[in-house]
Amino acid sequence: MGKGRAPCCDKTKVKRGPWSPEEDLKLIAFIHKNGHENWRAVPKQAGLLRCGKSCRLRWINYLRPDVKRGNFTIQEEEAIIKLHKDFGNKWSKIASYLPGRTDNEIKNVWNTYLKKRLTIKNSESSADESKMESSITSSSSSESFSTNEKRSLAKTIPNSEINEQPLQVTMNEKIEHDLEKHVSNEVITISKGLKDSSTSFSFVESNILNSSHVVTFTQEQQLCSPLTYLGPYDIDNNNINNNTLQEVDKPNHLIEIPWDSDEDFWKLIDNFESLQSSEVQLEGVPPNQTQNHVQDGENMKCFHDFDNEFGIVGETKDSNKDLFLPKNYAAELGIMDPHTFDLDLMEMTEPELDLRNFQLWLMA
DNA sequence: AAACACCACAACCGCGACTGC
DNA sequence: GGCAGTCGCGGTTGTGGTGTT
Repeated sequence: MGKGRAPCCDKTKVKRGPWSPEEDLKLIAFIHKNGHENWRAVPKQAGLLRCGKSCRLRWINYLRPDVKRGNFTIQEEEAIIKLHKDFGNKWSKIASYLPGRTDNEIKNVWNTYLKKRLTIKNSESSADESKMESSITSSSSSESFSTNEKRSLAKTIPNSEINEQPLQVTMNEKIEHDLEKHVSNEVITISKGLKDSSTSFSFVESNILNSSHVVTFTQEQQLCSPLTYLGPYDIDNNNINNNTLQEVDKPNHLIEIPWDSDEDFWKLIDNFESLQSSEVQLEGVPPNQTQNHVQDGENMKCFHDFDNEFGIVGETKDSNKDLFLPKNYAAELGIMDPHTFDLDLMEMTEPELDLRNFQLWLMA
């Protein structure tokens, strides 16, 4: 009696909640050096006051170099809908078809709006049917959603749907405006792809929208799109049409960066490690502002080195490169500096694309 | 401007699966 | 086969951000 499952760790002795940039760096540095054969041992050996599970989750969902960040593309969303239809809530399975996306991320996207999108679409379909039958012209189905829900739905309704059924959703002006912006963005994306159709990749989807449409990608888009991993693992378009997806020699890691692919990068990691070695400061609020400023300065230098290493295009306008760090991170440190920049606005040159993911933990 | 409501997403939790002894 | 340790998955929660009233 009283013999429940043993907890994975002593919860009174581990830090919980959001990860700090320092913790992230420690974890990255440790895994770089030692790998992660034993997650339970990782936090202890890395000097982290975290549960091994937490480390694993952080690594897999956020710090891994091959994790793709940013908004899901229409194609990804549609792929998720399609895959969910096939596999149900098998998020890891679905994630395996979307290189760079994690099961957690996909699950979140599904729960936040894809599910609603399907619901509204289904209710619209049934509403349309009943309209046809009884010509009742009361409220549209979208009115059962809150304003915020409408907002989020408007944000995510693909232009193909809008084009097909432009009058089905009653929206206020704001939503219409959002929608227009969204649509125009998509048009740009797609038309850009059409320019270079010789090397385009087609994603044909027929079941979800009840009509086929082809979206093409430029080479650059192919590099970025998780659906365009071109190798032994790909989505079989024929099978998509047949409502089945085939898994072909799925690799463990996609677009994986070899640990030793960039010595300079890892030197920086090591530098950070040594920089950290004299202090362990994990418990949230900085205890000593003076020391912190020194530490922040060093960290900033370190981050700046990272930025350079990652090849961000668009050098700081200020000669003081130590002030060159992501806006979000600056905000986190409480630094209001006019020379900080928003990584979202930075352009990456093609060769650096696969390093992009490393930047993102700086934005955590 | 403040309070409230809601969304998005990171992180946590518990359980089943897997593996080695 | 049984057990313990670990991993991985899916459901759920917590929280910061943002829009609305």
